[in-house]
Parts: sequence; structure tokens; C-alpha cells
Amino acid sequence: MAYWLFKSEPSTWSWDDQAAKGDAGEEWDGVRNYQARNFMREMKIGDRGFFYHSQKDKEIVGVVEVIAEAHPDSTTDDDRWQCVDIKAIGPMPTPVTLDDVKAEPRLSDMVLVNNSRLSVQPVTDEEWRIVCEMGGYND
DNA sequence: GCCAACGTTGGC
DNA sequence: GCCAACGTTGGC
Repeated sequence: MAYWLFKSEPSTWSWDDQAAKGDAGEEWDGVRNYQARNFMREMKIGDRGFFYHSQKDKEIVGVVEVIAEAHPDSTTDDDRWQCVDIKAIGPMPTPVTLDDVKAEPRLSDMVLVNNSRLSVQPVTDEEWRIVCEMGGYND
């Protein structure tokens, strides 16, 4: 299983919005960046991801699961753009902030720190484990 | 609210 | 195919 990170500005689409969709989940649409799209194409059903609030909060607030693999993005007719569907699994008991991530030497290679503009990112197994530990999240 | 970084667009 | 111009993102 692979791990990912999904970034969203909470005023546009927040963790609460995602959680309200329940098991039905929601398209991760609106991505107009090739790198981010390519990562979504690699995702498989059952992959897990962090849900990150950008801008004001700057923290990892929850865990999501991929429930549909890449398909056309319904918000555009441009067939270049695809997206996956994700559902909320559970909140981070203690949200892990960007400052927390930066302060943890073992997370210094996280894409979140080094390429802050990429909205869909891969997360390594080790990074996943460390962030879950920091956030008090147990599978 | 500013601005640096980055990615995309479009003219040549 | 290059590159300047432009728009967007997101941390500060």
C-alpha cells in the first residue's frame, strides 16, 4: 500500500466537508497540475493519505482512503485532467502542524517541506509512521 | 496582503 | 522549441 498527502485550502474544501461525505467519499477534483495528476494516476484503491489544510491552519488534520482510481475530472471537459475519489477515515487526534514537521529532523525530506506548492504528494512509509505517531493516530 | 517560486501559456 | 509573460499558490 502506498501513502499520499492531499492538500486543500479549508475555505474551499475542508476536512469537515470531506468527513461529512462519509463512506461515499468525494472526487479530489480541480487539480490542474501534471505532477499532482500523475501521482493520482499511480494511486490504488485502499491507499491511504493525509489530509492537509493549507494557508491559515497549515496542519495535517486527518486520514483518508482512496476509494476510486483515476478517472476523468467532472469539473472540466479537458480530458487531460483526472482525479481519484477519497473518503475520510478519521481525524488526527492531535493535528500535526507544518512547524511540527519542520522541527522533526526525520521529516526533513518530506515533499510538504521542500515543495510546498504541490497539492498531491507521495509520503514514504517511514514518514507516514512518524506523522501518525506525532498526531496520536492509530490504525 | 505581499511576494517568491513555480508552472503554464502563447507568440515567435 | 524557446522563452517571456502571466497567473496561481501558499508561507510568511
